[in-house]
Amino acid sequence: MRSKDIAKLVGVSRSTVSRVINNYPDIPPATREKVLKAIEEYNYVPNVPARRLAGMKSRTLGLFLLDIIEEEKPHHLKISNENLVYNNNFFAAFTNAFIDQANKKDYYILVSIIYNMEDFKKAQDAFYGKRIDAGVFIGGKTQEYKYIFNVIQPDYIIGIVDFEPEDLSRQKAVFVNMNDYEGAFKAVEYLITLGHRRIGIITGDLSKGSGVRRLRGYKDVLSQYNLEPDPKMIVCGNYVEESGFNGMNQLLAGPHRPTAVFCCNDSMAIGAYRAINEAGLNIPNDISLIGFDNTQVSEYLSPPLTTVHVPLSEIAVNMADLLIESIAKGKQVAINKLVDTVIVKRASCKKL
Amino acid sequence: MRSKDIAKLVGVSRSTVSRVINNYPDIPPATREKVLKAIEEYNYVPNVPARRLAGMKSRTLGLFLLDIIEEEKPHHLKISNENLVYNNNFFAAFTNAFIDQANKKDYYILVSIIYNMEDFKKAQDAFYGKRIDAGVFIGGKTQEYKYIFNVIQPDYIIGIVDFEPEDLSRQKAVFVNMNDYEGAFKAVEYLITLGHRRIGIITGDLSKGSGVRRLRGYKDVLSQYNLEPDPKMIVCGNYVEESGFNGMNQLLAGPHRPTAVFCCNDSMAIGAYRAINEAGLNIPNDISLIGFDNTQVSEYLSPPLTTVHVPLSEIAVNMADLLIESIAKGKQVAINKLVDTVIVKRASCKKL
DNA sequence: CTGAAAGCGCTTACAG
DNA sequence: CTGAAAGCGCTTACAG
Repeated sequence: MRSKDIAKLVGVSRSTVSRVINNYPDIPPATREKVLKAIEEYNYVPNVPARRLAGMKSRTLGLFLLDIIEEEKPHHLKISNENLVYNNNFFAAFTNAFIDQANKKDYYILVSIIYNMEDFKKAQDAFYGKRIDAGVFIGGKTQEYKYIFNVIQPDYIIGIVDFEPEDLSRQKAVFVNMNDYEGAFKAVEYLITLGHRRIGIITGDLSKGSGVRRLRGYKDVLSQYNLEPDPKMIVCGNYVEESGFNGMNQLLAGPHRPTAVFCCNDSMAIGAYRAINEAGLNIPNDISLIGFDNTQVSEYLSPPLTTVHVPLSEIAVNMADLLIESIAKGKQVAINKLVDTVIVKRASCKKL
Repeated sequence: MRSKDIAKLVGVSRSTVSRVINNYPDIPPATREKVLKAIEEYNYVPNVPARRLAGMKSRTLGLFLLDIIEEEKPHHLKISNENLVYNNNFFAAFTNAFIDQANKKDYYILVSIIYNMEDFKKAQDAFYGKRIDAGVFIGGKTQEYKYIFNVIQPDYIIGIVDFEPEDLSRQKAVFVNMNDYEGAFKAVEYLITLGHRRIGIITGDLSKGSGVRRLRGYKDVLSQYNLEPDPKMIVCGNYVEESGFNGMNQLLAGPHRPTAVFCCNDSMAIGAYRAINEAGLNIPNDISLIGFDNTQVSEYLSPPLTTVHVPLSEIAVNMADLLIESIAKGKQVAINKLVDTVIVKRASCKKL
């Protein structure tokens, strides 16, 4: 079924059929209805590639999930597929809301996972091959994000989550970030409010913007409350459970262990739980713990984890809207939007 | 940059450029290389819609996630986006592996979420508008799946997860199912092996194929071991946490409570944990529990949940391969493929 | 081995 | 208000 067939059926030209489909004014209601009826009856759907070729947009947004592990082989070469990026609730919440919001505005979503620098070719092909009208990148490290500007020409519309542009006039894109700094600040401030003075941190991946900003929040709140920083209280993690386990063991090993620890994400907090349990200590009686992300699991830990909720769906909705706005305007909207976090108080923190 | 530009640059015709791109034989290596070099140098990517229009495939697979709630408003009208289908690890693991496998074979993925019967229009549009070469549906109830055959003409290639066709010669599609029956059978058999005789079940959604098959496995193993079935031991759930909570309360309320319960998925097991804790009982000392799905959370419950692992990535890989095979052959492969489960033993079951 | 040309199914100035 | 026609960027018989 082509527009030509509908035209013949109704007794008008393809031009008229096209005008009805595209809501041109000045079509007499009677004609419009006849055409619409035939379209309905025969389940006619215009050929999208043909429309695209004739100059229309494809109404598709790209979603590129970065899951680049430098030191190792790409994830998908591992034996098990079960622990990939997608199992990470962090992505799932964003992905879901992004698809949803785009669908509402009549856009489709093309998803790809980028496992290594070479895979950026997939994103480039999607843009350059005119599969998508715009695309968003999420999950990358600062260096990886910078690379995007080399791979994707500035005449394509892009969005990035978790990257703070140095110069919005040069790095043009829709940037939507969660307010990591404020979230970390509030998290540690909460521990201080509970009476904690010796507060440790297991940092996130410091090659990601969020890792750096959360650490900065931690440092700043301590200095604001005149608590002297102790380098022994700062251990480096990388957002992975194992690094939380190791980090907590390191914090527990010292002669003067912290009474509370800020884990820069929930996965590391899970590792920290394990370390604390294995050391025969109790949460929150011996040590209080606060996480970041409010992943699904955090609520089911025992005790349930106090954590910083990241409104990923809000980030996703903003991102979809701003990308679609860019497409409508025909030019990249350049903006750096910040979304606030909120603390979810559960049982893993104790008042001293 | 169009093929015409590359042609001019190299000094050949567009036909030749096209032949190089499409790996035609009989191109002299020198010509091939010159063309390839220009393509590389100018980052030329052929216009996908134009290729599609000229008769090639779009190399895109549709992924339709069904999340239809009959009684209520569609999920996305709720205030919070956080608990949608995508947060469900069940989907996430499939989705990830499916994207991954398709990407490996040089296919892109178009995802949409279907919240109500009207949303099937999104899937229809994707097929009829030639956005995709094939598409898979997951997460639906038996009735919803049947509707697909009305909405999508049989000349399009489709796949369905969790639907047992009545007649493969009439309902042509790639069906990949986990072996729910065998999984349930093994789960309950394991409880019997541990010495349990009075075994309850909180069923899944019985409007889904998996719900029916898991219940059947439960019944059959009991009869095979000559344990008389007790209708009081069978309570209906719907795969949602709350129904596990209610179901367990119902099982605990009776005069003669079960020593073990088979929860037909992990979400309901979580609800059951809560009911048991609130009743002041202990898992596994007072009651043993086994789940189904092996979701990420199951491992972090206390005690960690014994459950049936569903190899979703294997299902996804099979589905992607069979869909792509269908596309290559130019006709729907009709097959009903079963994937086996495996029990993951953790601390929630006790030997009597 | 290779170019000129038709054709894929649309949209949209253009002319009336 | 509406039709004929050009053009979007490819691929692929066709002819040589």
